[in-house]
Amino acid sequence: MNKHAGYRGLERWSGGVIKFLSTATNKVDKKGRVSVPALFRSNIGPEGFQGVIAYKSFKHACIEGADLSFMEQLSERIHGDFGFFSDENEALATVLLGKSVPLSFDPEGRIHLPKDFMGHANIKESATFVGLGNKFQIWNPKAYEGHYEAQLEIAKKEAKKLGPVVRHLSLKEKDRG
Amino acid sequence: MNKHAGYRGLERWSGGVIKFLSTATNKVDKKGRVSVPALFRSNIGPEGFQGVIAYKSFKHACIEGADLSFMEQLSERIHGDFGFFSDENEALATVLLGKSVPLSFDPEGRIHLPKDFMGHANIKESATFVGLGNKFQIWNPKAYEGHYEAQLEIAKKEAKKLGPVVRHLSLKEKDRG
DNA sequence: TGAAATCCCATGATATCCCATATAAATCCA
DNA sequence: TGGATTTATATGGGATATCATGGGATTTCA
Repeated sequence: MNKHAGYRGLERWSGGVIKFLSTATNKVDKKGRVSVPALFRSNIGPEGFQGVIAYKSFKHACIEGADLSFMEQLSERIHGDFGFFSDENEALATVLLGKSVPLSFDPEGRIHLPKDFMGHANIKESATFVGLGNKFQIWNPKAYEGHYEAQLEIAKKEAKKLGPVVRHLSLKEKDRG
Repeated sequence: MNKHAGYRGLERWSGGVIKFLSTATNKVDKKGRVSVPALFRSNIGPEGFQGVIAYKSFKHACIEGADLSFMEQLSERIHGDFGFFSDENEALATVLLGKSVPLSFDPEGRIHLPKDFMGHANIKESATFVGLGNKFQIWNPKAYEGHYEAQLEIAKKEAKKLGPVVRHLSLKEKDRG
């Protein structure tokens, strides 16, 4: 791909909060490198950090990622809501910032996954990227299948509680793509 | 590493509030030297003091460190026209400024830990660096494990008070370590 | 002048760069 | 319109650079 990984070729298609959309599975090579889908890279502008901030999900066996601005928002929020030296401030920073790692793009748009991250998500030779709007997840492809099914069941139940607009999305029917 | 320790090789990846991110454990040699993670050094620019400002934590058995701008910020808040700080914070900041020590990088990007600092943090043959945004901590690796668990419990409680941005990180529940 | 701090060089592991290529997608153009 | 050409993406691998580390030599300074 282009030298300026992350902002050439594909246009930035969203200026808003939705930066990461769609699902894609890419190979992880022997060196631990994996291409970040071009669609994801396209919404990380040329200004600022060329890469993503990642951390091990607190809830699932997957890696989560976001762009730097997301983490900056988070950081400002933490520092703003609590005192400079408060216990709460420190605890949140320890858990959220201490466990996050910046992963920069190589010239081809790949990132290098730390070994412990791969272990946490049980990622071996390939990885599934799932866009969730302002963040995304990286899964073992097989594990993601099961996760998706579970999420779908939850979504179906929730959809019933909501109005016709959401029901119209036909979550009850097969909607796999 | 390069002669200009702290600003070559790695790009400065954040111009914002997040200077210190992620966790890393490095060895402390017989001379009391330890490498500051390259990631931390990368956000301490080539201008100004090439090193970190450190002090013994008042709360924990660890060393805390930051860059010069952080200490300047503290100083401004104490002596500036604006009453940013509470009385408690002002007292704390004043003491910190008095007790702080500049630790400069050697050509390889290491700092030399003063003996009393190592004693305070019970650091022997290795040290864990934890990035907290605008400052970082240096721990005995084993002691840090326990500390982290305690911080996680606090963070879970506090995350509820914050907005969706933080809640989205799903700190409240977890079905995995 | 001796202990401690710093410089300087060496090294292995690893991360990153740089180039090559297969495939798919988009574009051109006769 | 349909085949040829270009463009972009994802991928692989050799070459290179960086990082963390160790230790001898030199400097600092109390």
